[in-house]
Amino acid sequence: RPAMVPSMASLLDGAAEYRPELSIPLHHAMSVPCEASPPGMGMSGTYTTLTPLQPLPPISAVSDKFHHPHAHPHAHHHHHHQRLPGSAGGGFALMRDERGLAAANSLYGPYKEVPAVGQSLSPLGNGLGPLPGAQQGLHGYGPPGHDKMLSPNFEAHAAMLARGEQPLPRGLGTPPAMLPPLNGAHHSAPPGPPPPHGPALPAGRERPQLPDPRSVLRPVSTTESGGEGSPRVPCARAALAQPVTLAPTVCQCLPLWWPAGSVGTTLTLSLCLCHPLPACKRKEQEPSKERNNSQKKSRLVFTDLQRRTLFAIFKENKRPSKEMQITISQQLGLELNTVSNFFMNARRRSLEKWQDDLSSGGSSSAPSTCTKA
DNA sequence: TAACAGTCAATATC
DNA sequence: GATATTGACTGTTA
Repeated sequence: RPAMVPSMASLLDGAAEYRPELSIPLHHAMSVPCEASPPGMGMSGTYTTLTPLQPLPPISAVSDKFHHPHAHPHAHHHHHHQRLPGSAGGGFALMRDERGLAAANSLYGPYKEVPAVGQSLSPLGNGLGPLPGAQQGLHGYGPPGHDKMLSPNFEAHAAMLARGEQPLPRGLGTPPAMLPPLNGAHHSAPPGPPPPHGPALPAGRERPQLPDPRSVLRPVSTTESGGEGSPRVPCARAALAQPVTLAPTVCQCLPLWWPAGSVGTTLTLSLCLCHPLPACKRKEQEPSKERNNSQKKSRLVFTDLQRRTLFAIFKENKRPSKEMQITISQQLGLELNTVSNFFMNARRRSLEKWQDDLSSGGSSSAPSTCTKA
């Protein structure tokens, strides 16, 4: 799918842009700090080797991996609808936390506040600098605040992507923290019908010969001990000084099973075989109160990976098909409604930003990536 | 049924 | 504590 290449590259950069200091050109194997500090471990970091972009197995293969208990006997087999399978036993864990960035680089972020993205950024190398001392790794969430200034608006993203710029990583004042498994996003997601095993690949869509994902996607055990047959790589500990070969990223998977006709999407989803953490900052629900008063609902907070992924996809396709949304939801461990809501809100809010900007005499041209429906 | 606008409210930020 | 952000809900429309 040649036509996809450019957008893929863009997405790669684009996704990375959401967390400049995490920019990871997947075109080349390289190392990036991977912080994942299990509780009690204090600060730590790992340098994780990213694998170059490469074709991935068909979704069916991936799904199988996720869905088949046999693949990971020790994995809890979740039947939760739209959950990224393997949540317990074979889940992926994100390399770092990017919560701050999430907020910062929100699609809906201040349109005008487009501080020179690179101004206070340091080269990727810096990213490898002093390990985030920051204690934040512990909970997998970076320090609040600072990233805000990085917040490029949606159009800025597009512009940057168009230029093929690679956002420069900022200094590691902000400690990266391991992100939770994608599939653990919802703490309280209601069980749903059995998840579809991904959209059927349209006939005629050829797939390259691909390596067995299972040979690359090493499952992450939720337990410290790790399941047998699960060569988990402890990100925060032993791997501290030991490069870890990353599993293919989700982005690498996408193009292969992406529904035909959809815009190819490659995302900079750096998956790290780390310890899973709670997926999101969903507040612990207090059963006592919760049960009584017509449930105080807690709002889901996307993990940065989820957010970046969604944004990256959104950049390419404002209106993903149902099938694609389902696929996205499965891959991100989100509910279909959540994905749907995201795109709905994104469309609306990106447009609002645009309109606001125009009405306020904004000089920026209409965002190329934001098309009025 | 999907998309949308309006809105609420949890959460984050300052 | 005020404000901003943002995920999700509701009602309407095509």
